[in-house]
Amino acid sequence: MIDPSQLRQNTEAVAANLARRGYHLDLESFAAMETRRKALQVETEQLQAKRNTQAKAIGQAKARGDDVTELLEASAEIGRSIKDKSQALDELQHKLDELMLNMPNLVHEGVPDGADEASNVIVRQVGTIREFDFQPRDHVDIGERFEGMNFADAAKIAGSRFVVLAGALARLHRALSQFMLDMHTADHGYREVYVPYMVLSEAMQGTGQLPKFADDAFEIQGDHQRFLIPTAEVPVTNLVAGDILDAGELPLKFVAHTPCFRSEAGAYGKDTRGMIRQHQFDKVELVQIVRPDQADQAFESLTTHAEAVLKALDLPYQVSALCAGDLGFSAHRTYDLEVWFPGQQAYREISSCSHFSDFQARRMKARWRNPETNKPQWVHTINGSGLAVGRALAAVLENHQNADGSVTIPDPLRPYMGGQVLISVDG
RNA sequence: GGAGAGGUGGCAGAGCGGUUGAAUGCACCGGUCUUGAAAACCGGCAAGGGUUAGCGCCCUUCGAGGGUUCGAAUCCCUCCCUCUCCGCCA
Repeated sequence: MIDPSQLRQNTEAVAANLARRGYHLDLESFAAMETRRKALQVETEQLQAKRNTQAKAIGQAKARGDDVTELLEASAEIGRSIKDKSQALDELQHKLDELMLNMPNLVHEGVPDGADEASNVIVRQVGTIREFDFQPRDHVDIGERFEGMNFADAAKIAGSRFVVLAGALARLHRALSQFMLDMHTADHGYREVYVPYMVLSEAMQGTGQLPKFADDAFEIQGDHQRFLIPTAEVPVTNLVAGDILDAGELPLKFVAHTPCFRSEAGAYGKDTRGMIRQHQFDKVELVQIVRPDQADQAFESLTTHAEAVLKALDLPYQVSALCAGDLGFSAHRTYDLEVWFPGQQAYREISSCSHFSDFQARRMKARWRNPETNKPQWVHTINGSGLAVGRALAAVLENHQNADGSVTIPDPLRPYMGGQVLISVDG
């Protein structure tokens, strides 16, 4: 949620900012609602004040033993007026809340202009794209030759967009997530957390997946409204929901390895081959809860933490700054990390690192106490994948494949593979 | 699943239906004292919203949502959560 008072006071500036990302704010209808809200609120509160003083007077009169029948009647009348007014106010407030909850975050000033991904700006490219002296296969071909990647079995038991991994590939998948967790906890100072894989709608609303994107998530049947997490961002960021944190506790840095579930509604026909776009995938997620004045720097450093994984695995990648029109709903600014897939001859997203400013904090009511003012202020939240495990597996297979069909296991993963150096058809 | 207890400010913990937004303690902030620190003492200190140039004034909030009442932290109903005991169990 963006700052409501900023929206009221600088409506035009806010509208102009949101227009950068393609969101149209109807200034006139907003102004009309606001004027009416203000009037209703003032009237309601005046009535409430009247009722309160009356009630107090009745109490005092009764204590003296005076007759209070007249006072009682007058109060009852006020009570009825309050009911009418506050009902009207509630309805209007509800509409305004809905508007606010469906309004995306403001765009950071450093974000490039543009309507869609075509305008994203490549910030840097790291690593060298390998020259193959043979025709590189894509990860599906490689995986199926090992009999370690099976989409047909997955479809049989779960439908399309799932995968079954087996043998060395299943282990490599596990090795990747273990390696990432160990790196982020040992080298980058994150605290590992294990979290629920399903969450209440409040949590989804806190990070911005609801109310707008209900179709993207899987909802659980049951007496509670729960959702399978589309990313660990939801449970992990919401760890601080409702809290007022001490300045000394910040920054909080969490890392979690979880499965993620996405319905991929509207993605029919996109990336139907392979492990790139699945209903279920594993991800190691980095989350930071920081002071506002440290957010920009934390965002940069979190991005480098995700990049460190790609470097360690010797995977060529590029960092792309998303343009205003390509930003996610909650994001203030975002870097995508895109890894090179030789099988596709293309860079594909493997991590998305975002700075949410106080947008999620407002929704979650997550604050910290600023020692300078001694007042609670909204925290800033930042997160990024470090990395998507399934895509990382695919990238390793494609980038480190050999002419004979085998795959060389990157050095840092070998300890997690029992020392194994090569995955080949023979085992 | 059965039985009981409870959810109050950053934390702990009081609170006869009527100056209780809430005692007290801790924490925190300011001050006195001290070479400095600690201790002691004095003072301040909930959040959100409205209104105001500002001082201030007003409204809402005591797990959530309903209800009773002129008036609810306090009474009633529903739900959620926590704790203890028993049962069951990965």
